[in-house]
Amino acid sequence: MLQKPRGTRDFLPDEMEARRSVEWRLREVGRRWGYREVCTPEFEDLELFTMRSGEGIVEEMYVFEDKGGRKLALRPEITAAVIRMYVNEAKVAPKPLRWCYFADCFRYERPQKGRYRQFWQFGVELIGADTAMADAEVIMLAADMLDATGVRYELKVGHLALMKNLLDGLDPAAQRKVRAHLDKRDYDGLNETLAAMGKPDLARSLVSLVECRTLAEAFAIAGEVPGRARIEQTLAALDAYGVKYTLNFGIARGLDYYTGMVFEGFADNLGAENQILGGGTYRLAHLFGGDDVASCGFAIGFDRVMVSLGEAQPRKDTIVGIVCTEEGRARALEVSRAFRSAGIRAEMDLMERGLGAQLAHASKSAEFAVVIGKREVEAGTVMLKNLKSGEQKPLDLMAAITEVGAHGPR
RNA sequence: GCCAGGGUGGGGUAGUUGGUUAUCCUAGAGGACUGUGGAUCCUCCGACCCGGGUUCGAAUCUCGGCCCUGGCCCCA
Repeated sequence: MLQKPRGTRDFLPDEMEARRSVEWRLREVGRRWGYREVCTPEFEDLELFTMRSGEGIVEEMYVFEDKGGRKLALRPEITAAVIRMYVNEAKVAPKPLRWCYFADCFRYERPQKGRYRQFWQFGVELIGADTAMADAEVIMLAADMLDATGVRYELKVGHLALMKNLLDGLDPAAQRKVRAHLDKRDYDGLNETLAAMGKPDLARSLVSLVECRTLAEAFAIAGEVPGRARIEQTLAALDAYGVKYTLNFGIARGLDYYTGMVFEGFADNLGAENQILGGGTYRLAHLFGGDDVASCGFAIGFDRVMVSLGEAQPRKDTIVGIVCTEEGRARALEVSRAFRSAGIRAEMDLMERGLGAQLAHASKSAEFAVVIGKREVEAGTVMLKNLKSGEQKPLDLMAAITEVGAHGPR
């Protein structure tokens, strides 16, 4: 039997309904903040992604050549494409731009819990605002969105300026190595590396910085940094809005293009792959031929959120089974149209079953049956049967629709 | 790329000192029951991941591959 490609998934209706429900909650939060949805191509020039993330990522991407010999890649993330789109289409739009997106991405990696080769991200990008309030808005929005999904999570907020200040004396390669140690909390490795570089004191400062949880301590360790006022304003805004977060100056986000504020969200109940959100302020537009505009954004790992939420009961529609005899079929079609026009899910028999079998089938999923046979056609009524209680009564069509409508979703 | 465990009808399973027609539950279809369902009974449908090897004979032993689950590495 043909199998689906490794790391991909099929979604049956129950799961799709659960996913769509969460997806729309995220969109709705975005809408309330003024973030409008955009969409970019599923594949792009390979160069778009290597420019952002380096040649190394080619190994982790689905790369292919089209019939014109163009080197293309399925998008491994969305931010680069959105900024490319901004440069191509919206450079002169009034700032700030508030955009969001929900899209699938592809990475050629070993699948594990919460990690798939096709996965979905819900993200936002705030383009053209370079202020403390812009930084704060994106973090507040991130918290609102995670709250809306219902996941239990921890939000960590940091800023790259402090660590950069401490690492100032090291060359870029050494900085990268040190950050890797810190990211993994590999303090033994850190001590070793820095001792070899002749800077054992630096290791102690870095560890205290990563471990400290207040701004005052952090500045005491890292010294004065130019953006101090902005950091303080940003955090004050978060506090005023009631965002629950912890400070963490160890967040490195593994990237060189982040410029200031960075933040990450972690689900409480996931295993090794528990990061469900990541973002920060960055500058990318100049790479794609635009102005050096400041941006800030984040992406939510939608699939991990769904794993974290677990098997939630999807809200089910009220279903009406339209049950009819041969003589009642024409009338049943009219009746089913009337129910559907009223927004109610109505299903008719397609199996040429008898009345009893139709009812048996309806009772497996539906709350109501509407029975239409010769008698109902002649009387101009419908027989509305409540399949849970077994009660039934003849009603005129409008009364039946009203009664079912009043029942509401299960 | 690495490590561990696993793969039997759509879902869940029994069966492995190699031996006839592969067990049971559930789901699905039909019937007992042609104007009223859920119970019960009966019938039907439907599986040994793929390939090589050992053997008279492989779901069972063996090798390779694929896939799944969790972890490592990586994580834009």
